[in-house]
Amino acid sequence: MGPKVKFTREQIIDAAFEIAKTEGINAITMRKIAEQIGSSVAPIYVNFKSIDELNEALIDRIISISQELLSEESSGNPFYDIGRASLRFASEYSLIFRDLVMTNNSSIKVYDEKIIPALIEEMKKDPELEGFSEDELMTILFKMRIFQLGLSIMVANGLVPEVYEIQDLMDLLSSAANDAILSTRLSKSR
Amino acid sequence: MGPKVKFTREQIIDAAFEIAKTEGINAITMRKIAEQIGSSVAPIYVNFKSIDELNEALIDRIISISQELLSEESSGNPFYDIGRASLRFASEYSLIFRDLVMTNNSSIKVYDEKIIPALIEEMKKDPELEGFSEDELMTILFKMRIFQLGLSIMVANGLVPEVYEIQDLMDLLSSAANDAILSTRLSKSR
DNA sequence: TTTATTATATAACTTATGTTATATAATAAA
DNA sequence: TTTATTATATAACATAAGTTATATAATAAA
Repeated sequence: MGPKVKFTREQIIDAAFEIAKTEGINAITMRKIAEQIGSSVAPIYVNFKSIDELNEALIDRIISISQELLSEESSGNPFYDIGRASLRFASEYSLIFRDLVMTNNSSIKVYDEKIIPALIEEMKKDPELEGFSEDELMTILFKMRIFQLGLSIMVANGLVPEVYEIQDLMDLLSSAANDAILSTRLSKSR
Repeated sequence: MGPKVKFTREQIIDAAFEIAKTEGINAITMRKIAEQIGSSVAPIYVNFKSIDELNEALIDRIISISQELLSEESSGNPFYDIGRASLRFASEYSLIFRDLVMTNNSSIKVYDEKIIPALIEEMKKDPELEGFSEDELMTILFKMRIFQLGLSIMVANGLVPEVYEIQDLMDLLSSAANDAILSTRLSKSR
């Protein structure tokens, strides 16, 4: 029929992601994407009805990349894996991470809320966490999530001293988790 | 000489702050400010050379409001006061708080770095923190800052269950601080 | 080979926004 | 009262961005 396709949907999303990574999500424009892939804006409008639709596809891409990062972790401890994946994402894609935190993205919120019950179930299986009530586990998890979010943002904002390697950050995360567990246990025995 | 001034610099900054509070800093435009105060854009350009200059003035205003919030706290414990002021700011001006976290504002960073040595000095005076090395104090402070940032962002993003009052959040903050102190002390005695 | 299809390029249109030039009118000084 | 000054309003200009209409040219089918 017509001429060969030179610019695919994937290529376009790739370009959008690249711009988001280096300049932030808000810096994405149709013309910039076109320039990035060496085309005009026409192929973009063939693949996406509007920039909103393109942004949705970008969010999907971001989620899938973050899940890829998570799948690369396999310590067996879901908290450790999630924490490490989050820190890596915040470090490697700091602008995107900040944009997501800032926009308070609803897909992220939904994802968040879905994962919490699963994590509580994980915690119940953990021998180290034996003897805690559901409420206590919730509090421990909440504290860990708060600490992880704070640390990830510090990483994304370059507020962590340069001497800290990712392993140091993981140690810090573990340490905060242990702090919470230890003090909860102590308050029980008292 | 000319006619009476009807629109002052203060009024303009007020309007900009109001827009920032309700729609976010990025939603501020010259025309919107003008509409807010019931003028044309002319008075704004008499008071500010450009929108950049106006934004600087807005940042100053934001800093002064956050310091006002801090000055309203007077528990005597600087960590408590800072923590509470930060949570109140995140709750009352959530959009602005998020914008500041996202933009990774340099004035904020400078302010942050200036306050840390002062806090360490405070910590040295605290009887509860007696016997810790400077490094240990730094680690405890770092953990507290991480937790406080994470919690503030959760508040700003509406991720904290509605049942939590500000006092509950303060308890959580204290609890996290105590977790860090307690476990540092235990690791010493071991 | 001719023709219909369609991917792409180009340029224009639209809207939003920062900025500026000019006009108007209120006020104080002469 | 007249005049110079200047705060304000208005409208235009410039630029950036999303979007769309039209032209071009590459490809497959007839």
